[in-house]
Amino acid sequence: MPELPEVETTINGIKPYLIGHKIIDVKIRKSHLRFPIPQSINQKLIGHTVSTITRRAKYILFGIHHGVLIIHLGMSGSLKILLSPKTPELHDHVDVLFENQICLRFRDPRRFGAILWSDDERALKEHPLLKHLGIEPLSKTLTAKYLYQRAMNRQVAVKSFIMDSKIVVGVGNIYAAESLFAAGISPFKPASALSIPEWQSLVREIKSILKAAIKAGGTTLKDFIAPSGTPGYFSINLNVYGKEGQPCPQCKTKLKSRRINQRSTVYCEKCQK
DNA sequence: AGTATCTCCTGCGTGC
DNA sequence: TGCACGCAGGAGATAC
Repeated sequence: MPELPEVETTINGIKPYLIGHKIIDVKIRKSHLRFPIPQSINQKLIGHTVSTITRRAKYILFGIHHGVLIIHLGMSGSLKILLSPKTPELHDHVDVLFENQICLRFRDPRRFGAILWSDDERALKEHPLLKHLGIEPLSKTLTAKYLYQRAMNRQVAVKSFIMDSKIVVGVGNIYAAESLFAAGISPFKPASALSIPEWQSLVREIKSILKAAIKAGGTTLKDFIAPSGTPGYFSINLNVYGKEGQPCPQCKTKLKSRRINQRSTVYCEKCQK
């Protein structure tokens, strides 16, 4: 389930193999993803060179001179570099072949991912999937003051609020739970009820946990050219996510789990107020 | 406008 | 061993 650190790690992992190289073929075995892969994608890509690979929220953006290839990994997607041809397995839906013999393989068992094309790099901000996105969590624009102001009159649980991509992008279920625990804030607290110091603490934790996960992901870069491996959060120590019923790492109280907006939410009722 | 619910999909764990 | 079932989740779409 790629979260922002996994996306960041993916970009760092594939970049060295692809930048400056020309695409010579695209093989689509299954185009039915979250959205259909556009029919025109072959003609848009073949014969052109990847000049940049960047990220906006969890969207991976391949700058291809006359447009942008947009890839979202959904929750089970991955991108892998193959240094030599290898028979595709079930769920290996797309291969992008490069002149240097390298293959970029898109795999996505649950097919919540997406592969799209935008004709104009300058218009990317206006792309329907990107134009309503909130601020980047690791940028200086994410501040306690920003969240405090946006949270005025918002009664939703703070966990839902920080997972709202119109407010701030890249905070998925795992990191939302972890950062709220680290900040000692109840996930159920209405967003508008948080004080400035509470937002300060939460912002600090979101940034530091995301950064730690990205740093940990850096140690798993080899996975991008290995047959298996999922980089990212497996490498960092999770305190509450997936640990329902286990003792709180701080006070040893049994961790509880409740659903907030269809998402399982693990928390410590003693440490998080 | 804000909020909650539905939806896509497959793999895995559980209980019978 | 096999089946039915529930759950997991990113985020757009839809319905209040």
